[in-house]
Amino acid sequence: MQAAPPTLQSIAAEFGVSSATVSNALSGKGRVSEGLAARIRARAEALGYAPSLPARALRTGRSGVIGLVLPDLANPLFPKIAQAVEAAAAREGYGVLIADSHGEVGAQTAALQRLVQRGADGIIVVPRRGTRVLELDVPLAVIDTPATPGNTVSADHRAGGAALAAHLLGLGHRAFALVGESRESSVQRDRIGGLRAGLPQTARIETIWLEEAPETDFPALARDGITAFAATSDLHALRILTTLQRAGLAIPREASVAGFDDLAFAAAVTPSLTTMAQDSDRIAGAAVAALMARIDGPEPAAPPAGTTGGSAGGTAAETAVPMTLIARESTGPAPASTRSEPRPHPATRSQRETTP
Amino acid sequence: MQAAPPTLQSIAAEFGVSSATVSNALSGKGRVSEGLAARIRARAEALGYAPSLPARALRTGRSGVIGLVLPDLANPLFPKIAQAVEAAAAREGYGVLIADSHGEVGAQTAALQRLVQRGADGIIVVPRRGTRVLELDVPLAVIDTPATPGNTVSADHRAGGAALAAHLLGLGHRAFALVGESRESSVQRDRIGGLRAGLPQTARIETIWLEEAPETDFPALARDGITAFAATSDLHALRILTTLQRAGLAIPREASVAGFDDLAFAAAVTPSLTTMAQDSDRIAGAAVAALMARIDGPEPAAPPAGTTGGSAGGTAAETAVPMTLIARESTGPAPASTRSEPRPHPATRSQRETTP
DNA sequence: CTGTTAGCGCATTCAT
DNA sequence: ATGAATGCGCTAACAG
Repeated sequence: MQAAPPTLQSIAAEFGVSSATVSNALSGKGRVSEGLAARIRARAEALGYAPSLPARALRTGRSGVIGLVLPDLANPLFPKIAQAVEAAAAREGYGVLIADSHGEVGAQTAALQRLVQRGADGIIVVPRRGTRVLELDVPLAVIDTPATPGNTVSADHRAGGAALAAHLLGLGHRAFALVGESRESSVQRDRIGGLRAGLPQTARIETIWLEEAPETDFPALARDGITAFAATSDLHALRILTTLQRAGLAIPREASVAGFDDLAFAAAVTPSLTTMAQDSDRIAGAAVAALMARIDGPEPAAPPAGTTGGSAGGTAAETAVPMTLIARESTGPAPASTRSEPRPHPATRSQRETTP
Repeated sequence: MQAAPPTLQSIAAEFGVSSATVSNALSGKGRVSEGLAARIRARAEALGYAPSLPARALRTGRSGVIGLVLPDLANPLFPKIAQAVEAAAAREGYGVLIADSHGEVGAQTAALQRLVQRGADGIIVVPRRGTRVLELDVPLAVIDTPATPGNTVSADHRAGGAALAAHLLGLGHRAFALVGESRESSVQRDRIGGLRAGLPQTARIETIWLEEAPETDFPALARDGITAFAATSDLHALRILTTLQRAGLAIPREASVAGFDDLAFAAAVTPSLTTMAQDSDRIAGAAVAALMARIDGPEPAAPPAGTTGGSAGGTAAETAVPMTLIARESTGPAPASTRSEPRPHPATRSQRETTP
């Protein structure tokens, strides 16, 4: 039989005052005589009084909880986001309720509604591939890509792709395989798009969507002259890396491999994986900040006149957070001469002559 | 300006009755005339009425939320647990509030208290290495190892280790490196312990704790005659696998490598990683079930007389969930002859003769 | 200035 | 058998 936890009422009774007085004393809001206030605070402290958040929620209409909806909790990228969101939310005194949309739009909608019903003050959603989340009666922050309408904040996947391209280019590579999983994912499209944009017209570029070509023979590509492999996820980069390695290619001497997201294993493999990392902390921080602003602000539903839709919102938060290259061992200078030199690619040739 | 959501009161007003009547009609508890009840239900349905969970929480003292405390959200094992817990909880109509203890005991305690304050009806905690969680005024389920006092449910890490040992043994291996990160982790100790227990006295066994020997030279071990490497985590197994591979050893022809947990990348690498998987769904399900039982049950605080502490609890839930071997490509038959045959190990010799 | 009354939305008593 | 008070713990709007 555990003792009932102290409440404002129980403390008030001890002092022969009303619970409201105790509330005021503790919050410093309504004025209470300093002497009484001090004694009340001392007593509350001694009792280990902690306000009942559910009761406060009922009264104020604010639960102090935000929801986090993810497309797939099993996704290895999730930990970083979850951790960053949890930390940012905790810093603001908020709790985090998670929900898994299992990659389905229906489940995503259902999850959102469940969170709303639970009283979430705001929701952060990482939408399923290319899904647009419906408007809701609750502040929403969307983490997807800058290109997505309604996106609140996200990594600048496109610029990240371009930066990775530059890295590879600087290493002397001129023949690339760009590997993604699904075209449906706007994140992946942006990354591949950025990669392409960062590569010169003259470069040889093979784009591979694993969903469509799951049996791609990477060693064969390497033998065919591709020297740099860039995948939209470290998971695929790892697959490529180990596959090439097993086929007898030395990484990075004979081929370079790079991925995205700096997943947990990226630093653990040999050779360690070069990758473009997103600043999850900053993204989560911005998402939470945007939520806070929309929760506190009276939310002028109508965007300020004269703005053409788009990123018009209450608070103009930063939208695209730069990614940072983590250059490790899996990328290195392009092989001096393409060993077997098969089907010499014209573009590659001319490029090479201008780049000693 | 969004319309105020319907409440019991607002619906009651439409019918000129009291909110309690509507509550009864919808819940079917207190009796209401069937005709009225039906009309009320219809109206509620039409309005899309959803009870305010915060209000219900205040009234009933039950929030419909459970907490999930993890030692490190960034741990790659986390997604599986989180997903399984979320699914199991959702099935029971519960929400899941997450908290990261950052591997610190202080933070772990703080996280627990925050969750309690938020009104969590129960908490599932995966304790920090070897930490014992303090008793609390809220039902707790601990996922650690069967050996830990207070453990509610967990994978049978020891048996898992033994099973992995048997697998390797069956493949003809007689010289093993057992690789863990930290002795402080009871999970890791159990896995290593199970591994050792499953190996014959005659086998050669090197146990390596990476925390103490971070610079361990695995290829050197292989050259020294070790043919099987078993790590307590896929992350370390991956490190070993790629390191050996890079040093020119063919896996599994010249050495076998296995890990634990079937992390996301285990199937993606080449060769794919043999691993002992825990049944996260079952573990999470059991943890949630145990919580539900303790929440619903009046919780007889005193254990039934005549029981010597230990696993005595309200509901005797299943404690140790078997792990399952996922044999993939990274393990194979031991090399027929230890190539360099350095310092011929007597034990290994004699063993080998009895096992053609 | 100090402190109290009122009521958030619900479910559970209790009186008809 | 039906339905109307009551109060969970808190704070925002009031009265002393």
